[in-house]
Amino acid sequence: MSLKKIAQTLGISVTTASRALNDHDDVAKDTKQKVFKAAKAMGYRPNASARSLKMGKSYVIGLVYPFHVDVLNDICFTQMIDSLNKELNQLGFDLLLIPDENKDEIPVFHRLLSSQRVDALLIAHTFMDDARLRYLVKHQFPFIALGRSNLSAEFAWFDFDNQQGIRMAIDYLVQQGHQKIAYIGGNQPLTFIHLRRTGYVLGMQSAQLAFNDEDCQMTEMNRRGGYQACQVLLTRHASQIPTAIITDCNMIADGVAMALEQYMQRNPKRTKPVLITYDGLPLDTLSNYPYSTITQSTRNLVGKQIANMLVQLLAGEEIKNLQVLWQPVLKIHSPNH
Amino acid sequence: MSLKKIAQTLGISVTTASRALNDHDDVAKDTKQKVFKAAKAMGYRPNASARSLKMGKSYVIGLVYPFHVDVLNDICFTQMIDSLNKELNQLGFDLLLIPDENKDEIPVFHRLLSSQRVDALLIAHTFMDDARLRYLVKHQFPFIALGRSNLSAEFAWFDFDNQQGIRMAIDYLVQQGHQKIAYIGGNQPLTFIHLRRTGYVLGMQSAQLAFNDEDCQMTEMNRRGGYQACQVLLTRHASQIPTAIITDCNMIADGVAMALEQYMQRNPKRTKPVLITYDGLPLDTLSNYPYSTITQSTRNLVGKQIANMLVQLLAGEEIKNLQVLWQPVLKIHSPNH
DNA sequence: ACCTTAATCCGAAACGTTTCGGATTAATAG
DNA sequence: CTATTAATCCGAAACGTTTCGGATTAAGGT
Repeated sequence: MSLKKIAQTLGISVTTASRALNDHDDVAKDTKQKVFKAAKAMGYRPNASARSLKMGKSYVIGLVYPFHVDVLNDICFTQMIDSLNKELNQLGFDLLLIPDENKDEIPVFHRLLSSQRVDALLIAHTFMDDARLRYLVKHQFPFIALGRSNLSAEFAWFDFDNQQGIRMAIDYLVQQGHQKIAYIGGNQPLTFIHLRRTGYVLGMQSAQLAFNDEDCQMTEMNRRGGYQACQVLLTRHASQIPTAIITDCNMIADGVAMALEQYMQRNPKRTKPVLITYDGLPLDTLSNYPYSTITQSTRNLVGKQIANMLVQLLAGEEIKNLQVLWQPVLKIHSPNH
Repeated sequence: MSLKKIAQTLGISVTTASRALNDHDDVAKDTKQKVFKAAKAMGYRPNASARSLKMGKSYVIGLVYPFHVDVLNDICFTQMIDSLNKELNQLGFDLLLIPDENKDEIPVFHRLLSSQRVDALLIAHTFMDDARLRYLVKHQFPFIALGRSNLSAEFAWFDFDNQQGIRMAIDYLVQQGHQKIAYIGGNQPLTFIHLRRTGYVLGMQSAQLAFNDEDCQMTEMNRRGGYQACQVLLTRHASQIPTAIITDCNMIADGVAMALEQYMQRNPKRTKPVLITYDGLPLDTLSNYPYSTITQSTRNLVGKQIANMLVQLLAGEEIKNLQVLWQPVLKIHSPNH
């Protein structure tokens, strides 16, 4: 199943076989047909190593991300990978997953770069202060960050407007007459966490609402973290209990929803706090608490977008054209549904 | 940063440079030293494509698994991948993750095989009737299955003795005087689910306990599935409620634990059902319900074992020596801890 | 009949590595 | 001093692909 064999059985040269399969226009149509048919019949696929060697491209994209349960639990992330993987496959690329932390040592993906095993990297879950991005910029390696960072140098990134998403939620709540709006977010220095919290702070300011440190909880980025943080909010004097709670992500939200549900069971007479969560609730949530959602409706468009950006990056597109910010959408829960 | 450059700057031949870096014994010691130092200084790594082409090996292992939230939520699976990845990296291999379903069409990984981009595959989460394994056996491609299957042909696999694990739990419960032991497991045709349930059925038989269809629930493999299935068990007449419940996996167990907790809150006088779960509870569980665990204590030994098996497989070891069954361990919860 | 052009093909080189077989030198044995 | 051996090195070929430059043939125009 090498080109040579195909060429031999067809009585043509290796050159012609190659050019036929790559659909060049100096090959006769019926020759092409013959070659295509033979290749299919013999189950031929170009040897990836040989092709890479000659082309100077590996056709592999590395996806770097911190390998934490907290991250993998996030359905938005896994859905995004899945759609991205499918898009890249269609473009002839494969996705190499690279667990790596944001540490200030030589990154794990160093090997992959210097052995030219990947053409470009995707860095998922960026940190505000991200050693990996610094490393890549310094070594001039092509990459796209999924999320922004506070790096001074320019780099390619795709992100959602997290800050704006939270502000939309606050604007809506204010418009509904809420005064006491609390926020529960993750406690890791990830960019999206930072920006969402910033959205909360700025949103409260511009609505001229009192900002209170205790109303802005930072907690573990999972179910338990959300549950515990929400307990803190709910065990105050009744007059101090927020009328609305916004959360950072769906995992935290699940714990919050559970805490709220139990709270309402204990205190059925009290007003039900409104819950707005980023990216909904996990699919297998046990709660029935009503909630509204800040989200990006069509998740697999993200995969397509990032795949396109990668192609552009590898084609030498300028960095400043590879900084894409998408707007989130606020979906309000209407009780009659 | 190619071998040629190193050879040029050192005034030696490419051959010698190569043989030095690969630590052959017909290179003078101080030459080796020089080459090593130069390679390090210039940040040299052999070009993966060139190396693969010449060696006829890609040094990439593909990991095939169904890309479902239910699967990725399983901390045992993600921990295993993580440790496996680290082991393989140390052996000079990279791990290419390949989401693929168990469908009867040409598998997604077909491309990877015919283009020789991977040296071998790992198939995680095997099904009793697994089209992917059939395909690989038919095409004589080297692979290791993580889990067994009902394939007639011989193939390499690593597995835990799932059946025995459940039987250990039942034996323990019987010894403690339990008569009414229920089981809650997943509803997908995965091998490990099948074997664990078989363990339940056989265990009950050999203990001469009445086997009751309603005591053996099959449900969604997640939190909600476990919760709902457990509700079914708990809403019977009090005399029919099981005194012990065994679950299939940690995700289901989390829902079960939650249901049991709520049940005991509603009926504090009743006897507390004993809970035994395969692989513990998720790290971020909200429940405090006591439980015992069937598990394999040292999870990262698994990665090492599988990495070793892969090396043997690629070295041409016989299939029958590559069928490894590990025994699980029953860890009993002792209340004074 | 001759020149031009288009269509189609092919040989050979190249990508960066490893390795076979041999070459050179120095040390040792006779 | 010569033959043998060990230690060290190197040229060239090879892996499978793509592509440059040119070659061959046929068709079209005068």
